[in-house]
Amino acid sequence: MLRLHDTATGSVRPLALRDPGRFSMYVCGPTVYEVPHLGHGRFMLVFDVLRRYLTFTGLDVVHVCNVTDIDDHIIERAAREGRREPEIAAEYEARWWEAMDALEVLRPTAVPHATAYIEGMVDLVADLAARGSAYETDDGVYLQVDTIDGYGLLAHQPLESLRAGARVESSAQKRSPLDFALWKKAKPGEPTWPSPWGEGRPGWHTECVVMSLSLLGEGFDLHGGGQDLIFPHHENERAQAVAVGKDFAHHWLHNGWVTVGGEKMSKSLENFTTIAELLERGDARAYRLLVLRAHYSSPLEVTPETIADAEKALDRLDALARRLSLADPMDGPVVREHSAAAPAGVDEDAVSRFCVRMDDDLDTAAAMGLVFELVNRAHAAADAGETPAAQRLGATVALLCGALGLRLRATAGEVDEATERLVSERDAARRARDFERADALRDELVAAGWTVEDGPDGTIVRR
RNA sequence: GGCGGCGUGGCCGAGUGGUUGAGGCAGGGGCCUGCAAAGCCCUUUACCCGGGUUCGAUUCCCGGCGCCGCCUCCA
Repeated sequence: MLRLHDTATGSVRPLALRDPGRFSMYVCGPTVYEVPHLGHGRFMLVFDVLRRYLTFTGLDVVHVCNVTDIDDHIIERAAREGRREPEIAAEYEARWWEAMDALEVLRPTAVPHATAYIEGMVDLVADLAARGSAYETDDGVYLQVDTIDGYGLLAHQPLESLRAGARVESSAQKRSPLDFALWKKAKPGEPTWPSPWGEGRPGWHTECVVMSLSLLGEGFDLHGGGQDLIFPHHENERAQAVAVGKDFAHHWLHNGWVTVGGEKMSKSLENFTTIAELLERGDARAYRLLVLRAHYSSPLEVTPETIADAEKALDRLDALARRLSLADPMDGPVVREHSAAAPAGVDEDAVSRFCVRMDDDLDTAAAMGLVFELVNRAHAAADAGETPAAQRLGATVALLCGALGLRLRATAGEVDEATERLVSERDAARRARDFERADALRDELVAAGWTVEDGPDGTIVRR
């Protein structure tokens, strides 16, 4: 069974499933007003890997990831560009999924949008007010955090310390700087929805409470996101659930930052690289591999150097796939139970060692270490002429890469006719032992950007 | 100020109370190859500092130093 760090308890503990065989998780998704950067890519990859791994172990995974399609940033951008908010949201959501598709992040099983749940949010806020946990001011409705049992649980700080450190200016009518907006009363020109407190829109922290409980029900298994969501976002979500007496997430999981020069990559620091920029330069799989080679909770330094490093490592996997003609593990569903039926069979011992590592708080870095160990053994077996053993190890590599969402490329890619001709010409020259001619042809191919490999079955070119 | 994280070889990055501390990249030597490429074999380099606990600590505890983060929108 998978053991995972739980932010609520600060310890690694077994992931307990509410429903046997079924895993439910809610991951806080994007506010769609800007293109996604590598930090977003990381958290989506981390939870994608969690999902894939649990699927691999035979669980049914329900993965909800919301889209915040109304908030201050969207309104601001719409105003600046003289456009309507839904148009902004739709545009950036499209670009979000485009990037995630390119990273081969599986589409979540449900993608609720905040604006589709306004009524539920109004009901929740009314409920909170009726219970005396919320109060109305001139500009909105606020949750009074000192009415919440255990406020500060996720932040691991008592209410007093949080209050002492609060940097936010307390508005005149807020009873505490930590009280947060559940409902914001309409300002001129903003999109609004009706409510008992007049026209307005919901505060950010409310949507996830309503959407997670609506789609997953009480006591769902896991709630996740980046570490910067721990406080105040997740703390405030939890506060609302506690106030209305709902059993909320049973496990909280947060991933570490992408860093640049040791600093957090973020929109506000403007030190971000977009996913689109990454994809222009290189293989999307290299980023997944880079993410996999670090523990999800650690900061991850992303630079052209670390990406190039990952691309080299990827070459090593692809080289094995080419040598053994491994099937791309991403072509079909990758479920452990099916593995025994794989044509060449797999090394069950390696698979269980892999699972031990993954079950230990999703230690993908150690798991990848094992995969590369298998790559080495597969090559060594092939060198020794032990074909069945090599195939078996290769099939295991493919299976495990598939469990992590890492595609293998056994083919060299499209080779055009002119190149094809040069290759066969060179083969002919080599057969005739005309090496001068063969080398000249290779130079020509290399100049065109090809890598030339003379194998036992003839020459392969690849880019 | 409060709270939390991190500090491992040239780089990235796991892990562990103990004879031989993953893995990738990079470097060196060799094998294979017509020469390469790919691959294989061998190999160089590390646990921030100071105490403590221990037969023994990189791993546990305490104290430093350094870096980063959260406490405000933020994955």
